[in-house]
Amino acid sequence: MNEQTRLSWTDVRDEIRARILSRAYAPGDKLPRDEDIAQELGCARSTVHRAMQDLSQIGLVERKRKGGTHVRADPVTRATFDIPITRREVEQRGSIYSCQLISRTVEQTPLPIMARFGITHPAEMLRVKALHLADNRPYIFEDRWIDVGSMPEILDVDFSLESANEWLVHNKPYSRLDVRFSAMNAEGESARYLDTPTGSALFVIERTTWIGAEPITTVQAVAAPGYQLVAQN
Amino acid sequence: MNEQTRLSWTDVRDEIRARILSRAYAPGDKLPRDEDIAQELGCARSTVHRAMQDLSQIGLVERKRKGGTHVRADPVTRATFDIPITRREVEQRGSIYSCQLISRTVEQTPLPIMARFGITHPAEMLRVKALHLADNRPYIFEDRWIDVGSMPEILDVDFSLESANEWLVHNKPYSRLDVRFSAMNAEGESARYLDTPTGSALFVIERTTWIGAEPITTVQAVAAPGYQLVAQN
DNA sequence: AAGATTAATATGTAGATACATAATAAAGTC
DNA sequence: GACTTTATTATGTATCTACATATTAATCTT
Repeated sequence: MNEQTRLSWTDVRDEIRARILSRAYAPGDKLPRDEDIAQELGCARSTVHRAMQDLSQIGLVERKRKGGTHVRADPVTRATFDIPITRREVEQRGSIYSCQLISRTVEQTPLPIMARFGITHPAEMLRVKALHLADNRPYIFEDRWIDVGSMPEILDVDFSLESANEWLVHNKPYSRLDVRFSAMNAEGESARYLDTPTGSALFVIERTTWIGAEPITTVQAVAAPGYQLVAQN
Repeated sequence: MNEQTRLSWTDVRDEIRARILSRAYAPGDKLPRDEDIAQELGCARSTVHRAMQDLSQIGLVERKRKGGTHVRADPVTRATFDIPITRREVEQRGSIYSCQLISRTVEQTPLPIMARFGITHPAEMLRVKALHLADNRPYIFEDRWIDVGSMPEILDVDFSLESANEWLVHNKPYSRLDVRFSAMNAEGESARYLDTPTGSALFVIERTTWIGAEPITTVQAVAAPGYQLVAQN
């Protein structure tokens, strides 16, 4: 192992991060100029700059032109979650995936759905309810609304072959995304399809996508009891 | 607005992203070499490289030396969540923050807590239960374990002045973090302190931190009914 | 002194060059 | 043909240069 190699920007990032963590640079402190850090560590300014960009994205420091770099005063815990296609999620747990189409209707969007999309006038949308299973046990129940105006093809898709989840991911990209997590008590459909007593606490993922300002789809995915979402890193 | 300016790496990133979204580059496809893209767009390879690094971090593409760049075949929804100090979270909602210390004991870690930390032998840790309030209404109930071995100072801190949450964030950094979300039914303490009927569905945030391999703290934060976590972006 | 103008400064960016590294393909060996 | 060795190639990285841009500090006006 040759220690005498040059510093990469990730090395610099880790060094600065270590200093922040050890309070060598405390919250609120102003860091030296990129150039001075570069000189101290024996690398180029661009290397320090790249490191700082990363630290800034992570949320550890804040940078301002001329103002310099500061350690964020009130650190936030920033966690990243990957929400894969349900099929993949199930398969990665080593289970066998299957999916049941429950219903498929064309309905006028009610107010709560309009609110999710941020639209002011109701629209005719395709509503698809489906149950994802892992090893034939209920895993996630999803209630989805799909805008048909922008993709009439959707009406011809056979969701018993490919779930709406998958079809959309593979065929319809989005440019804007809203994700939110919450908890709700099992009741009615969710209890019935997830095969759990009314009142069980269920984890809910709500996802809405647009292309530009145009609605694509919104889903409420309710997971069976015991579901846990773990952050990356 | 001068259109004749040079392309920045964010421009390139957005252009490539747009192509992926529009299926010009479809999932699984191999993208042209950085250099070819650079030539096509009229910029330097380093600019394309920087753009690609970002797309790779976002999870849209995968890169391999010599292998080239591919659009991720099974796109994941990647969402980033900021979990601020509870005080800040409450204040940003425009509410008045307060905090009640419920209990403070030194206990031997039970198995589930050892599992969270990944330690094999029990340790004496400080256990602090507290209730965060927004406008004097229960907001989050937290049950926290703090390793005293690595920070004996903690025993002298008056948690009625500053919550353990805040003290740790300001005084004890971490190098490794585990965050997970789930749902649970209110029962016993959580129901009592959050002033909600037994059985209500509650959103749970579990956070564990280490410095290197050394445990720092683990918290189970249970939010009052209606709590919702919204992704950044 | 208040306001407007100008200079100074730290970060942001693009580009060129040179080399490092990993993965693949091609060529050579037995 | 199976294995090893050797090119080839696309991304990864560092550095230098030159300039852009935002913001603060200094200076000049009235």
